[in-house]
Amino acid sequence: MNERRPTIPGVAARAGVSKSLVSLAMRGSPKVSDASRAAIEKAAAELGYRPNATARSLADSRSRTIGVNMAELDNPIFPEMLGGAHTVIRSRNYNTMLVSGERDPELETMELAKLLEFQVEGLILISHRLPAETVRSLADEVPIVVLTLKDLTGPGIDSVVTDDEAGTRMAMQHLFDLGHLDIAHVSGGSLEPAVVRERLYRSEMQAAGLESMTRVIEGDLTNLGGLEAARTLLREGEPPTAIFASNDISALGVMAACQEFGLNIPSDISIIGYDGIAIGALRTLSLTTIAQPLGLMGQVAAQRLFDRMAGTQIDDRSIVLEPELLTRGTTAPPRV
Amino acid sequence: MNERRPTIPGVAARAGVSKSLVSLAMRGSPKVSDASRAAIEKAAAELGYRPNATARSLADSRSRTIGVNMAELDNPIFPEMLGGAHTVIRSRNYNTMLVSGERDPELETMELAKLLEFQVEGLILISHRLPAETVRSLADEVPIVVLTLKDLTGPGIDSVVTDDEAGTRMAMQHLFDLGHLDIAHVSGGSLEPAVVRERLYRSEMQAAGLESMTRVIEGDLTNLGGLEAARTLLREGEPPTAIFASNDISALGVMAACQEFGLNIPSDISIIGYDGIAIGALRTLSLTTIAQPLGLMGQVAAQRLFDRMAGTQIDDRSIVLEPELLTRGTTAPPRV
DNA sequence: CGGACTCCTTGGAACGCTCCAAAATGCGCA
DNA sequence: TGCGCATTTTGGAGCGTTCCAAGGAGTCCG
Repeated sequence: MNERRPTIPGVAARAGVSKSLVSLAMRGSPKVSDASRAAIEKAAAELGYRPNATARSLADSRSRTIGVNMAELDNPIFPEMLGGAHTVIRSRNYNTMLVSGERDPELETMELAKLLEFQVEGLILISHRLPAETVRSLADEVPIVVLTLKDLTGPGIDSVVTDDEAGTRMAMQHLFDLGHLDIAHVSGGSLEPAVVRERLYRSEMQAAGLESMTRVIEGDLTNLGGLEAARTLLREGEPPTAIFASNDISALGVMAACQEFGLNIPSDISIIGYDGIAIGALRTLSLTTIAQPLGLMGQVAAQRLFDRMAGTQIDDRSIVLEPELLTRGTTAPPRV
Repeated sequence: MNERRPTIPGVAARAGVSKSLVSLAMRGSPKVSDASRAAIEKAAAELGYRPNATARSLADSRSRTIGVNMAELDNPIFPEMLGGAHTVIRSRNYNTMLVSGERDPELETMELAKLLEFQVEGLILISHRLPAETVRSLADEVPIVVLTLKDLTGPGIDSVVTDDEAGTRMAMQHLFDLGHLDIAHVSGGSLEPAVVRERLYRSEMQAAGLESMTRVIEGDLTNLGGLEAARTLLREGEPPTAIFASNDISALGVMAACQEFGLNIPSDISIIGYDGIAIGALRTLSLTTIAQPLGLMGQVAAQRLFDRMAGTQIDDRSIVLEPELLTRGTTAPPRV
């Protein structure tokens, strides 16, 4: 297709200057005379010169690239966080190299290794499950920021999370405020964020003196998982007046199950999710939820990473953002 | 943080062989004796050697990287296609470099340029709008596959699309089969796929002798656009018995508007979308739609790109996949 | 008119790897 | 023992940049 691409020596020859000067000019150094600069720009344009970022990376050992790992595509929180991170990365004139381990820890490890081979200057990991040992072992080669997992710590690892305890309390408080007592929880199994939410659901119920009404049905943070869990729950007999689902995507499954059982939302049953995914706002769904500032989390993660890379010796830190209650259409006072 | 990373000469010294041999061994060449290989692997492991992909790219002028441009995050079709492409790219042992122009053609052009500087070996463009001139001018530096835009052609540019004409016919036929006559269309403005769909809506109406009932309200392929368009339509007076929306995400807006106006879906009004986004399948929404095989499109695009890169001189081609009607819960016969 | 500056410009050495032609080694067999 | 051949191994050049120490060309001033 294409011959050999023009290079700096080529431009230099054409402009009648040295390669060093062309290099300087290309980087916009102020110490190139106007005359030379003009000649160089002209020559470059005529040749269709395009700098070779690979060679540059090698020469100055800076790849200007951030590696991002994004786990699963079936929960929109991940792309939303990616979007936030991506924006910041771009604005710093860095590039984003994207990998995905597709839930397989071994594959994940390999993919992360590939990122390091590409000399990424930092790593942002967006996932609910990660091979902890791998991550820790990479951390002394390159700074790492982990999103949503507070427990994955280690030297050189920062994390950005939201305050799940506070968020869960807000969810429960919202339901209590509406007058709900019989509140069930569709959990998310053993994944970190889900565990916290379940624990707080339990303690809030207890604190409200509702220990006896505590009901947890295990889900898995997926839509189908939520659907199945809610079906199980509703088959059992008397439905609760409200369900707190561990995340939005499963809350949508819960909604579907309720509809299947002829329950009207929110007049027969209230549902509250967690995450604040964009589609929850669709008027058709109008899901009440505890919103995490997903895009912002991505941004903060990227910013933190650049701070690290800037070199100032900083402590490992877990940055905690505040969740927010979005009262929409799926919650209401219980039927009296 | 880290000292200087170990390099091939380092490993060579430690293993007591030449750097060339280490290079061979690292690439698994068969012509390295077992003894040497063992020594080298041992030395590499002890040093924690990690190959430098940047240097390798420069040396053999193959970046093993595909550039992907993804426009917007607010329509899930894009991430879904990305997922498909990504899978194939990874399975070929290539990497994915992701950029986004955020709807700004100028920015987009710059981002694409950056990809080329990184010596990507191919480009996959996922967007409904692209700076056509830029794309064409890049096409002689690197093979390009464009997703969803058939009109963006040029030497070196392939495209992967679905047969929108057939798809639209299927949508209309489905509504006709159910007995609908009064069918309105929420269009998608001037973006390419939308234009085709609108044109076929019109011609199908005409072919069915329903020219007089043809009603097009302009949307913009967004959720809000669909919502507004449907509101306008419903304010006008007698609602149609069915609405064909130019894409799913706007169809969801249309659904919301219908609910606002107290119309029951599908008993009062049927709604059909286009795209087949994953969330449309959520039981809560259950949107009838014409599905494009989104993930597959991404895969096919990537495969096509690799075919191109393999060098065999191939003609530019527009690969057309078939859409499929997914009959779900938002369409039913009109009220009599 | 010479030196001290400032401003531009330059060649050569790196960056860490692959590629290549050629050298070393080992082996079988006459 | 020596030759030819296959198998391993090797040093050097090159990929396209950047970095650096040092070299020219003006310019200003005493």
